[in-house]
Amino acid sequence: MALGDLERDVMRQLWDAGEPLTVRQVHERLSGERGLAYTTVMTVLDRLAKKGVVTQQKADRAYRYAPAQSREEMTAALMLDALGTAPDAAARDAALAHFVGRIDPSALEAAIEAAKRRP
Amino acid sequence: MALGDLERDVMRQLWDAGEPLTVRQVHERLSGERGLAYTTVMTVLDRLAKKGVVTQQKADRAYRYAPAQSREEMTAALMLDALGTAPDAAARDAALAHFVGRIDPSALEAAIEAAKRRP
DNA sequence: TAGTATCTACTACGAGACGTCGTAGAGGGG
DNA sequence: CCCCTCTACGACGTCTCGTAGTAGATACTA
Repeated sequence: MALGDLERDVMRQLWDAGEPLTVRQVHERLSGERGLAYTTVMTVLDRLAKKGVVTQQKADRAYRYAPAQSREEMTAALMLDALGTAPDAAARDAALAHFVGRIDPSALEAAIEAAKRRP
Repeated sequence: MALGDLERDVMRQLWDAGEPLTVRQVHERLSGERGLAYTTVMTVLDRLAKKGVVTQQKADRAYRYAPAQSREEMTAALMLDALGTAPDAAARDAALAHFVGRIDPSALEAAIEAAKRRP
């Protein structure tokens, strides 16, 4: 599920916050960077919830929104989606080879180590 | 540059053909799977050319269309785009770790070997 | 209790991408 | 001279996304 620019900004606030946020809180944090109407932020959060990208829990009067997945999970899922556009296993293998050839080898090494430690 | 469904089908024909194709040839190959107007295929090829995803060379009367990149290159670029949506290096590292944890380890090994042989 | 602030729900609108196609016009072949 | 084939260009409906307003419910407050 690809996100738009504003949707990504909103998700960034939720991920950085580390706890569920209300519309108002997201709106305040975004107001530093861009001037948006309160309802704009609400609409975006609502759409993200309908997409299943965030969850909403009613707390007191206002909803609190939290990411449904961690940033790493979502980014990794996007990468898998991209890989999945290849039509068959052979094409995916070839694409994967190209991909690993294009990223920093030490970053890849570190990622493999991290993945091994954390399975 | 993400592609739509029809755009992807058209690209598949071009990649599978291995040589530049005319609109008519792409149209014929797609007609087996889906009934499309000739001009629909033409429009799609034109849009792909405007995006820079395919190149057009005038040969004789008709244009011949060829992919600007190999399928592996394009898929790998999409994956890099997805990785690039992470806001900083730390997030990218974490996402990469998640990604490598989610793909078949032997496929990853093979990809690393292939990338090493073909730098 | 009446007014004000806060929240959600619903609707809207413009831009851009995409699938889909039609028509107009140019140029070669019979 | 007519027809076939190609390209150029425009068009339309749908969907997504950024952006926001209004209406209605609920709660706080003077």
